[in-house]
Amino acid sequence: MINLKDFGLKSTKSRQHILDILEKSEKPLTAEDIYKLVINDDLNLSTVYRTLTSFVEQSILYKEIDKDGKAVYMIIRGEHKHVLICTKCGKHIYLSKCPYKEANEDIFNKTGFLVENHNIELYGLCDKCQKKGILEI
Amino acid sequence: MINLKDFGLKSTKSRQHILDILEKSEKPLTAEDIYKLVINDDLNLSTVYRTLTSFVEQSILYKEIDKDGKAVYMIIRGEHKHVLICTKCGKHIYLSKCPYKEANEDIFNKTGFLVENHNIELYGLCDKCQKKGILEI
DNA sequence: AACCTCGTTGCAAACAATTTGCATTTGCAT
DNA sequence: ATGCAAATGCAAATTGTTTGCAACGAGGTT
Repeated sequence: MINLKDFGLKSTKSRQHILDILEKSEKPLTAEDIYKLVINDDLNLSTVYRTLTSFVEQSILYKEIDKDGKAVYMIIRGEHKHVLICTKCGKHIYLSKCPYKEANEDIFNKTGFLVENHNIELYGLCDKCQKKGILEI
Repeated sequence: MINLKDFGLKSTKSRQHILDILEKSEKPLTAEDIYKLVINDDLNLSTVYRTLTSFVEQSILYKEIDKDGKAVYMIIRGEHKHVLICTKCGKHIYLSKCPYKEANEDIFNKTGFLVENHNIELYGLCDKCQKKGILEI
């Protein structure tokens, strides 16, 4: 179960509904697909797009382009190995690629030590919380 | 040098120009790219799209969708091993995938004979020429 | 609980890439 | 040269997606 607050996003009925649909779907869905699946609480198609965009920004979803040029979205499953955690708002920023790949290769070249596996959590301030800090001065 | 007539397409200045650009380009191009590269004889953007579509239908070009959802086109280089040739209009239909892959595996399983390589030309009637035949009765 | 603020939403309009209808032109087989 | 089907230009339609703006609502503060 994903908690939207962990990602710095307000929890609204629309977002929960969209998230729910994506969690239950085993295949990638288009914005239109999701829009059609949300029947009871009627929400706007642009809301679907905006929600999907922010979910992708928070690495809750993958976005891909299908053969017809349409965007499809799917939940990112499995554990993340590289996480940036904001110490102010608690937002989690998951990295899809290891930012230390080259550094690790460098370590190997210089020391002979081979980094075989790692889990990294970096604590700091996200972009928004950095800005808030400045304004509060 | 590709001869458009071999593909059942009329040879026009616009098409030759577009084909020329694609043959000279080593990277995939969008319709817009091509449109901008054709400066002297000004042709319409919709003509570019229609030309690209028929080139893809005739397997002269590959079409792919890039990360932004835009279509890019590139010349298919290298020899084709599977060709359908219309005995009426001479149109060549190149197949990108071998339609006999499974049949060949079946041959191996049943006879032990391994089909290692093949070039296949199939002669027949293309869809349009089939329709023409019916109308002429 | 009432209030405030900022993020979120609906709506309509804007956009970008691509397609289509139709009248006109052109290639090319006869 | 002539005729017909295919190809083109133009403008308008379509499709998928984004955006501006006013109204709304979640969640922290009093």
